[in-house]
Amino acid sequence: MKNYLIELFNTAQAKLLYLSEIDLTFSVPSQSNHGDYATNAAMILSKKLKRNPKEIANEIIANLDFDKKVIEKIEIAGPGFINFYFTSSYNSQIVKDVLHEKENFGKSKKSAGKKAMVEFISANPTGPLTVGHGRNAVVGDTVANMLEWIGYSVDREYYFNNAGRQMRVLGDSVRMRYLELLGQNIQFPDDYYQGEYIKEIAVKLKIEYGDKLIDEDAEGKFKQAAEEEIFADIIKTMERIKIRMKNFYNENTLYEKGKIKALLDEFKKKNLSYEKDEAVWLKLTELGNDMDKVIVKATGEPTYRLPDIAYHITKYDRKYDLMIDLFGSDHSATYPDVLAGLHALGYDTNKMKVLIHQFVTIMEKGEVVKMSTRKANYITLDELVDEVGSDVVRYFFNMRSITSHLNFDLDLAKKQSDENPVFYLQYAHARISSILRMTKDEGLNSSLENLELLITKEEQNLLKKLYEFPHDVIFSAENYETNRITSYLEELAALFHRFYTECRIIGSEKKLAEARIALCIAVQTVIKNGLSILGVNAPEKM
RNA sequence: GCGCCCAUAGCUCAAUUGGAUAGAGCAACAGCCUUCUAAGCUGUAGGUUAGUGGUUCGAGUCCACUUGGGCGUACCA
Repeated sequence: MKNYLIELFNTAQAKLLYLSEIDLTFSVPSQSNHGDYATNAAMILSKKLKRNPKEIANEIIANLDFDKKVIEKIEIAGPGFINFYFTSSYNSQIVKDVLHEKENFGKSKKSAGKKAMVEFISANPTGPLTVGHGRNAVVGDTVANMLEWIGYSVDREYYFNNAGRQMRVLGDSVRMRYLELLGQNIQFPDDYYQGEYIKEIAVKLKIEYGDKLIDEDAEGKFKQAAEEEIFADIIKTMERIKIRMKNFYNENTLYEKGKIKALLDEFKKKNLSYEKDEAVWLKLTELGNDMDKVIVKATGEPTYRLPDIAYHITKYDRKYDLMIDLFGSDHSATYPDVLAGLHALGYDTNKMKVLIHQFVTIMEKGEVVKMSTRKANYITLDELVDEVGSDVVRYFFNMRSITSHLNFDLDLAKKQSDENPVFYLQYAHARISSILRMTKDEGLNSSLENLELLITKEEQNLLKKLYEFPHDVIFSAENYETNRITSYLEELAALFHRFYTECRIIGSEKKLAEARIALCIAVQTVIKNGLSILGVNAPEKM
């Protein structure tokens, strides 16, 4: 439908040159009596041309060479909207496209040939993934999926650091728990990692080595074991929610390959850094930011900014057309420095897109649980998956805009799980499977021969919704908005359930019944495709 | 103090990026199963879009200020 309008207007541009001067948009009006699609082109042009919008609208319509079999009528309404009404027989043809393209319906080649990288999670191996990481993980993976759907070749990458103070403390935390197990009286510091998992790692070490590690350094076996155990757990958790990285990038590599030193020299050479109080500062003020920041401490150790910039340079070296960073709002202060640094070195920062998601607040028994990895006061992503399952977790994190806080009421999520919208969608999918089983027993088959018989309001609404899917996927992907997909699917499922209530298959005249079966398959296909973008299962039975 | 994000129905959130009469789901109330899955459908009720001004054909959306919240504001990441 939309594609037809776009072509129609492209043709008309030859006669009405002003049409090429504006961004044409076609939208589905919120009210059905305003047509199937509408455009505000005449109103936008009215400002430019200083003419009456209705007059312009009339002129546009007069120059649209449309097929009566496709468009039933065109009206001018309100302040100058042009409303298009499509014929029901044209609408029904979408079923052919869906059944023909199957699992590919909704994919496009819009960004074919382009390479994208989505960097997400990127948690250092100091503890299990929490619910907060869960939002990052799910949204990052889904954004990657959406980009693949519009043609990008996408690499998922996890950036981590297993050096530095954090990891030393982690190793020492394990060491102390180990010594405790050997019967020593230990004062475990408050600012050490308090979690149970530390004790578990210590237990494993004791089983394996007995008391042989009693004089071992914190940064030796203890740190190494902790990192390995924790990373293995993180990967296991990721797999439970269907996330697989292409690459894990260790910050250490940057040092080993001399990239940190090279970058430092580059900044110095370009006169972008200076020394003060025995530290090296980046001239961020000159680059438009609020204040200069330290990139190498007086101790000689770089701050995170330097490796972060060096890391992003490796992304540019790897020739990505689009680089996405996703992190929580607690890291929102870091990226302007990184972008400014890259920009100053001549990198095209338009190729980078930084997505910031707001916090996940966990409510339990009506109270907010304050989360801290250090204090082990958190709910792990694993526990969440145990409670509600991967599908609910993925759907829940995808269903809200990343700009809004996500209020996760654990008690509600547990007991309410069969009222969750994800079940509404899965139910629609399973219901169609059931219909297909039943109708097959009745000797009815899907047929594309008489689709024009699909004329009831319920059928037509469903058909029009199917047309929107590919456009919604593009829109969602280009705006990195996973919640558009969930709303689309909820609307589609609602239209299907209404159709189900009003339109019977078994008992209808054969031609109509078989056209309806085709429609059901089309709806089921789109639900399945949409759920697969979200990483949610589409069950045959429930 | 300064910067970023946010404030929409009792609760959790949408609103095609400036469009026509602001929509869903929970929760509440009233209905619908001898017929393809009632995890469903139909209806009722619920709003000064935090507030005040401004920009224009048109504002929940953009701008300014005010109020209230979250996150930052390190020689931690």
